[in-house]
Amino acid sequence: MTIRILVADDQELIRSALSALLDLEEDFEVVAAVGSGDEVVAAARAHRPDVALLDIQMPGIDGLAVAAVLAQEVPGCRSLIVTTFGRPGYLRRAMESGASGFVVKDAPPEQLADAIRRVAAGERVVDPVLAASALADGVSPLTARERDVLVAARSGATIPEISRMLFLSEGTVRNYLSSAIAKSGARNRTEAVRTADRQGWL
Amino acid sequence: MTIRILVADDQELIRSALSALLDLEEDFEVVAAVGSGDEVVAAARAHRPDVALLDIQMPGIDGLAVAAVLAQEVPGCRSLIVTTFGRPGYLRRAMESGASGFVVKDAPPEQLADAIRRVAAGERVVDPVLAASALADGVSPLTARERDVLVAARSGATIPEISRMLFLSEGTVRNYLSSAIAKSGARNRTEAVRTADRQGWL
DNA sequence: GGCTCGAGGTGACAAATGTCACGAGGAAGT
DNA sequence: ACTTCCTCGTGACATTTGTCACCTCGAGCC
Repeated sequence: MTIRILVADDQELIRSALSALLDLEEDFEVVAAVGSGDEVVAAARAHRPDVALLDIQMPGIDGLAVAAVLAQEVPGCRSLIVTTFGRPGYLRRAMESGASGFVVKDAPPEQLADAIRRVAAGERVVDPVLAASALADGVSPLTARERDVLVAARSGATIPEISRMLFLSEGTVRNYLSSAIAKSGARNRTEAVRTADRQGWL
Repeated sequence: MTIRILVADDQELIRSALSALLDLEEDFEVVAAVGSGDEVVAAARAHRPDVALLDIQMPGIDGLAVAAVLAQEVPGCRSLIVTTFGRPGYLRRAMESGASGFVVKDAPPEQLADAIRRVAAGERVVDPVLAASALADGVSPLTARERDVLVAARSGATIPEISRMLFLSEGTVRNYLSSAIAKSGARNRTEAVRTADRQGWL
């Protein structure tokens, strides 16, 4: 019995290449390939895939959010996150969003095929190394506001700009930034953004 | 007559997928696939490909540097840069390094196939949109030192740290940073790093 | 009711950052 | 020889950050 697959990735070349790779397997059939998060649900309804391969960074809705929607709306279709960055926070959020698996793009192709078959069979598949660090690092220590401020700071905005963006007083922004810096163990704004980003906290 | 291809990309899944995609074409044959810049030259010597697909971001030597070496050492093999980021500075450096073509990863697969055939035939292939912005934005306005300082600042280093890394006085670092900020039209360090990075100046 | 914690705020202060003016050399072009 | 440009430096200065103490208010918990 063949496994029906949907591929979602914003880079067309990668999307096509991934489809070509998967089509080499006898028991796989790529039934749809889309380039943005918004198209996934409609395509899943139309083509009824067993497994949806979702990239995280996509225009429109990101892969993690898509997984959540898919779990609700198209219960027959399980989600497998396939991403470049093996960030602990991503893995955690993926599993909380109702995804069934998580594979990084530098894994060997057999591992992807294996993950697809296991996800299709109802198993949950995660990279053991990643799972360990996700458990070790724990959840993001940042509060919602601290996160907001860091996200705003990521683009190089100054405190007055951030305060206008979030409708907060400048003092409050400074306080949130200060505690975010402390919590991420950084020594300034830039470093805090970097480490939080790497952990998948943003 | 078949075109012999070498694929270099650090992500194994992408490497394999790309190989699978290219092998679908009758006139293509993927003769080697490597995951780091250092392996490319040896593999090219061993397998004598007509075209080398090179990603820019790779462990070891990056794709742009590999193209330069390849042009010298393995003249029969032309380089085609295949990258995620269509940064004007990358395109410029690629062509100056002796690469024969430049394709972004969100191009359709036919465009890659077309580019490979034309590069193999001795043509030079560039994305016209990218070429336009590369010409419009011109070369990086940064001097070597300004660039160094921005690169060091990218990781969130403070001025004392940067000065130690580059063996410069703190005042000098501040001056370079200041002029780099001015030249990139930014309003602080973080913004300068962002825009310079996006232009491919770092 | 008391406790904790997050959201939001103020004010003060030290440290880091960004700007400017102004030097001295050295390489490279004309 | 002259000019231009980059490198590297100093010192002064205003602005921006980051830190801290301390405040209110509301939600949630025991």
